[in-house]
Amino acid sequence: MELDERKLKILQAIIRTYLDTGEPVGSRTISKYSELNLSSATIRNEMADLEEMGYILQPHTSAGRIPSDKGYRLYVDTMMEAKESEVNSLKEELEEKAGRVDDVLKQVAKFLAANTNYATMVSGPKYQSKRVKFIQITSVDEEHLLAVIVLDNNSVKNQMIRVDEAVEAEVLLKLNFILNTTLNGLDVVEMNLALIQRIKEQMETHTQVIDSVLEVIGKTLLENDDPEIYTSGTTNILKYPELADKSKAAEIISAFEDKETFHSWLGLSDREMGNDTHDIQVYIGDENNVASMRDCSMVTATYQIREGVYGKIGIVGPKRMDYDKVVGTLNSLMGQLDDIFKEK
Amino acid sequence: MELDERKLKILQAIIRTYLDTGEPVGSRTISKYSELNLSSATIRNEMADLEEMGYILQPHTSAGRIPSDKGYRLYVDTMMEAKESEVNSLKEELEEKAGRVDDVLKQVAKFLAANTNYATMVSGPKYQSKRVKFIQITSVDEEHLLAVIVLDNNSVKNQMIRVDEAVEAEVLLKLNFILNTTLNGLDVVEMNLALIQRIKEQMETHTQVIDSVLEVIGKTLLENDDPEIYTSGTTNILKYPELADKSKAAEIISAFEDKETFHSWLGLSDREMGNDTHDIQVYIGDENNVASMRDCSMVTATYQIREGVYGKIGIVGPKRMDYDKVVGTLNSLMGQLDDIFKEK
DNA sequence: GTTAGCACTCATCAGAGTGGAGTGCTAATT
DNA sequence: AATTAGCACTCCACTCTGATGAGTGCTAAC
Repeated sequence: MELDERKLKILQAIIRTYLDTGEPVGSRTISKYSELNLSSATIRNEMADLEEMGYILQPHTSAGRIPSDKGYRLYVDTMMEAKESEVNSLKEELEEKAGRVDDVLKQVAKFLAANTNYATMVSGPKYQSKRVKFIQITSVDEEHLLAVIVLDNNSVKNQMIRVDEAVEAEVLLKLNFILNTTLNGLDVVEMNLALIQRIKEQMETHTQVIDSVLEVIGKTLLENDDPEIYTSGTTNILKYPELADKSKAAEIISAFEDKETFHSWLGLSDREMGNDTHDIQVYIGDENNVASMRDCSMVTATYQIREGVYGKIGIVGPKRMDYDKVVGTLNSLMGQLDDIFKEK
Repeated sequence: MELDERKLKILQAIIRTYLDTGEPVGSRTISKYSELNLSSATIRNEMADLEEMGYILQPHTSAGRIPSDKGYRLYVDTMMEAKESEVNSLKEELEEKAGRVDDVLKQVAKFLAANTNYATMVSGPKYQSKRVKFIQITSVDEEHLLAVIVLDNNSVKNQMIRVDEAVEAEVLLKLNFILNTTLNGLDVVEMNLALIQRIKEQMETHTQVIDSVLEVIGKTLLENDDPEIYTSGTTNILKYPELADKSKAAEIISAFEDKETFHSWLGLSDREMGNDTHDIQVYIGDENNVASMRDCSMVTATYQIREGVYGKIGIVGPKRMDYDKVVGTLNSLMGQLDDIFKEK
């Protein structure tokens, strides 16, 4: 059986109507759908075909049809018309409070949730490499040294080090010099025993201090810095009857609360990144690789703060989410985010 | 009318039973309650009195009674017997991953949620004063200075500063000396124009750099550092039918998501702190000053990391939460937390 | 003061009946 | 050959009903 133009039109009509109403749509409804002047009986025959082909389902005999995942997929791939929705207000809102990047992202999550009525998730930017650019050890008071480490992405880490007795200024000076010349440009895995031995030899004395210092450097570099994840509007899930079932809703909302769920998912996209578009993707039902979202759809987009520093935005809703609007909103938003980050 | 011993016993029996079952308890149930050998008719009379006094309510005629807020309050104040519950497993769990303080707190939130089946919230420690202990400006590369500021609570802040041209080492040396001598021990409000003018005069040149540096220092000190708030188990709310109503549940869960709700509430406790106990408090229904929690009870405790550095733990559940267990668990937990923080 | 007994109230549940939306099939129409 | 009208049928959703049972308040007896 072939998916001719008429079938496509009918399928589209079914999906559009279902997205609107959330209720199974019957043949008569479609028959009245202006464009195609067909009787309900004809539609019924076509619907039977569409069902056989797997694009639509019947919740039970004598009910209307609803789109299947396959149907949604076809819709998203070929029939969607992204609505150019306006997100002007966002920019204004942001300009005011535009503090640090994470403030912006928090706002974005909130804004999207409020505007779409779905649950949203925004990951903080993910930096890739972790090479040391600059290290400095300073004496803060008699008992504390402060280690400051700047990485090549200009992110800064610091850590207090407790010492038993004050360390003299010239020792620190020497230590700093050695650390910087030896470790500069290195990744944590490149800091091997040989290097460490060399540092110790050069310093001759104060091995205890050096030990703590090196330990701190290692720890700091290894420190997991999974990007922060900001969520908003998770309770919007409860607005959609097909998800509001207690156990389902709990599962989904928990996934948002326990943000680690998203880390695995964020990791995946590392390799597929690259094309310069904002890379908007739609995952329908089982296409989500997070099990608890099997009854949802998720639309994601990738934003870029600068070369090599990117993050993700995700919108989660029922399968019958308004894809056109969501994709439109994201599209428009991404443009604005680009502007905002360019200014910084 | 007086609240004699028998009435108290009956009230206690009603509340205990209701906490257990969650269903209105009738006179016959209480009559069978071993200790007091009274017929249901007698109980009924007493119940009528208790209702008149406002300790219990009838959801509708011909239903059993449920405790009123006033009843719960009486129970919590005078009849509760904190169960010494074991939270040994926590300590073990923590020892392993005992990384930074915030990791510990995150774990605590999770642990409590899992163990109590209520929603939990743990605020990060709140530092009180914000005096500068140490400032250092360093040159990272040609275009970037790095400002590191250590506060008197040993927390460290840092911020990159972009400059147009490299700043020479001796200038930085001088700047650091001046900044430290001038600003040391000061609060942000004490850094007035006169001081700033003095710094500028001493430096003579490089006013532009100084301007940015001072701006950064000011911003950094003012930066809101409302403590982080970790939540867990918010979806537990859905387990309690009296809260699982969609709009109620959404309100409560949103409050947890939008953590700012708790900030106002955390602030309040500033003044009432001080007694050396762990200060466990129970807020029932309308006693919560967060409106969205009017149908919940919340049990809070205060932990202390060290002198003057404390945070809060909150457990939110239905009014018929198991106060005995929750208070017991918190009590035991607080002891363990003390140990853990002492080690650090 | 306590209790047994009784009439009464009200929520909950199961079953029956109804209406409506929608289908699939067949026969008639174009 | 494709389309349509018509009809019997299915199934959900809703309402109404009566039965059940838990629980009460009151009265009169103990």
